[in-house]
Amino acid sequence: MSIPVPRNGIASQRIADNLRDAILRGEYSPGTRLRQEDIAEQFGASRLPVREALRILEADGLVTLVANTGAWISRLSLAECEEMYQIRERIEPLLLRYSMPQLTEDTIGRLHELRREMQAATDVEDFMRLDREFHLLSYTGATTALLGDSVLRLWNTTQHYRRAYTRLFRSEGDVAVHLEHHLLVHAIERADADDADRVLFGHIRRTRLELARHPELFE
Amino acid sequence: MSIPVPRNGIASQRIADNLRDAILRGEYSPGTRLRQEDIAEQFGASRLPVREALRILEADGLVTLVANTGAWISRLSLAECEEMYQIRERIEPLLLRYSMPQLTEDTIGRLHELRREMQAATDVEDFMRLDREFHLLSYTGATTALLGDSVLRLWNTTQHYRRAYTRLFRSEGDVAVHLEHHLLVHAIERADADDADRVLFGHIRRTRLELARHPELFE
DNA sequence: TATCCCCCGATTGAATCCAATTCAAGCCCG
DNA sequence: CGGGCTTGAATTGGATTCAATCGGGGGATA
Repeated sequence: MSIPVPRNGIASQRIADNLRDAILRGEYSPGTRLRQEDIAEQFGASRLPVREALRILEADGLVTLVANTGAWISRLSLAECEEMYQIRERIEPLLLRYSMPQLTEDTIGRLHELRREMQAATDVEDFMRLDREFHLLSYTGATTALLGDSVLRLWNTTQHYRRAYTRLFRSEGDVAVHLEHHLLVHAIERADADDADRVLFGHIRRTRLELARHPELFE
Repeated sequence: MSIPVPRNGIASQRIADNLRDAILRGEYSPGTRLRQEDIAEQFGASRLPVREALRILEADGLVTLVANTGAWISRLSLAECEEMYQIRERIEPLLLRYSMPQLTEDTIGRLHELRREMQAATDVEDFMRLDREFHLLSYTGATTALLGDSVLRLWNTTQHYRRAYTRLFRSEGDVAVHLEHHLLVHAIERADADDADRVLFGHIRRTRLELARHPELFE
């Protein structure tokens, strides 16, 4: 708008961060076109930093750019989403192995708390936020920056479809999720890496298989 | 320079592609600073497309950008490189599983041929090129674009250290590589996915462990 | 003599202006 | 009346120019 937006920090980074949050909150759905000029006006900047911001988001896998044509919110096919989940199945247990030895009792207590809050959550957005915090918190012990980034990227690119899945299953009364979370925290508490690995793998795999049963989420 | 460079296609993409090739060929070593103006002059363009090219390469993990400061060729610590290899261990066998059923007899024949050429190769750069072609060819049956991109990215970011490793081991007469390649092609030939999975995992894992024995490659 | 601070040059970030490309609507022709 | 071509508006890509930021060197002081 024309309100003088505070110009703190690098404009391109600021625009990218704001757009990323908006996309993850679900304010844009996959396939939505992003026009440079609109975004520029929205943030009170020129199109130049917007172009860099779109590049940043493309790197995150959230936006798809086509030369001389434009930018769209990335859309996954069911097959692509299954790929993402299969990668998650294989590398998130690895990340958890790095993280587990460094987790404090406080953190594990917080995991239990998040788990309980999730069971009580009625709103889809609340559940999404708690679920994300739960899993990412379980990874905070790891100092493996690159692996952590890879996992975060996978979470972000599949966020929209996870939301659709959640909407579907919370209405059906999905209990498996909570049981798996419970088992996961217990395995972490016992410092049983092999069991945690197995539970987490199964947790992601089951979600993938459930998603595959609902191709209509991908049109 | 001032020679009229053919201006085909999008400049930023063209610059990114050329720079990527140069980095992968080893013409820049990790930690080298990249000044926007130098690159712009080199390609006969302004700094604007150069900045977009740097963003593209940052997304590839080949370049590291710091706001208001500059761009450098990405450098990995030993720990980070081990992370990359552990991710490779877990997802490349997955990609191979997708690929194997679609590989033709011709392709498998070419794999044998590459394997033999590698054994005969004396030059490090020749070996690098053949090794890359060998493994990437074994993945060409897969239609999983996202998984394929992830693997390619991992190959590219570790290329420099694989070169250093190769230089070291070819002088020591490394036979394990060739034996593993042989076993891998045979497993593919027999369409034995489990065995191929195991051999490929071991192949990458062994390389990781050898690399870890040479921290001096990372300064 | 060592240390801290300030200033200046070098380099990156952003804005404006202009060129190139794409997509689609409308026209012409068969 | 339908299909292909042309033209034009909308949008993106690139060049030039100006502003902001960072790091290093020199000088003054304790």
